[in-house]
Amino acid sequence: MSRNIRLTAANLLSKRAVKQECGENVPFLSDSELMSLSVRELNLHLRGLSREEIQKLKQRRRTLKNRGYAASCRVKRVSQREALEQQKMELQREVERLGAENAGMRKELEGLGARLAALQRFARGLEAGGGTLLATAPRLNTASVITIVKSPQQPQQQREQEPS
Amino acid sequence: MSRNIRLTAANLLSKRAVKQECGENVPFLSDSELMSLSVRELNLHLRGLSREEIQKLKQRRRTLKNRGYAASCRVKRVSQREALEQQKMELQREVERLGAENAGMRKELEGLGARLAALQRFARGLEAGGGTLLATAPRLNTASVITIVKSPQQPQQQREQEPS
DNA sequence: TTGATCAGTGAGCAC
DNA sequence: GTGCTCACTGATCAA
Repeated sequence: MSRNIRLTAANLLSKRAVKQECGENVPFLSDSELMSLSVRELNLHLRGLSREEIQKLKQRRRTLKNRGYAASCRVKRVSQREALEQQKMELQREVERLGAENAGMRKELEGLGARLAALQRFARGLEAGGGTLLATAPRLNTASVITIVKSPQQPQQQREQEPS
Repeated sequence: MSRNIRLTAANLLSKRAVKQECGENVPFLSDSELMSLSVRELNLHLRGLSREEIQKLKQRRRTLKNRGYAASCRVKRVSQREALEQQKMELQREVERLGAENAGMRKELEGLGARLAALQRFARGLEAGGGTLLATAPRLNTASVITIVKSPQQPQQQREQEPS
């Protein structure tokens, strides 16, 4: 009997009772029964009823089903919106992550460039002869250089890189 | 008079005419008039009507307004969803852009590292004396060396690091 | 026939 | 009162 009405305090107080329409007869089929029965099963319950009553019952069945369809339509709408918002948040996190990674690499690249330039100047100076070292690369601060040697157990890296 | 009904062929054929309810009297106020008038203006048109008629008119006004509210509610829902989808696509493009930038920098970093290692080996060899280059560092795989140069514009970092 | 969706409707909330 | 949103309804379309 009870319709799936709004779950508000007002509804719980049954201030709302739309189209109750049980004024005439006690329905020999409850709403849930009428809704879930198959057409064939329903016909078994329809024996000995006037065409008009049968039509009314079928219409009620249709209405009840429509009520359910509308409900699932609303649920679907909400869950689609939530999924969209979820995807959006994930993308935002991804952008943030990539941005940070990007900034780190940019810094690394910058430092590497500076070191490369310094080393290059240093090497050129040595190449030209030890005596001219101070003249060609006098401002190389050795304290600003850290070197790390990776442990050599990585034979898969075979790229042969030529010094410029 | 005409309600804003579905723009389908069926509607255009006026197969649908819900609650037309103009059976009794010609309304002296059209729907659009009744809807847009302010309360004060409306009251001017309400002179000499029975309470019942006034209540009916006010209810019709409310219903007409509700119709509009429902329509704008639907429009709002749709535009919000569209905005969400738009934002999602923009974020996807951003992720793609950052990813590409990232890959490029990674490649650049890799090349620069290899180049730096080779140069470093070269410089070390020269430092030790040109003739002994192959003898002093012959088995150093240049690809296994990463060098990091601290950028010199950070005076707050005071740790004194000794060159190896 | 069934399921989904649309526009319209009244209930009810919030301002 | 006004505006919005909810659940429900019938109409309508598609499968």
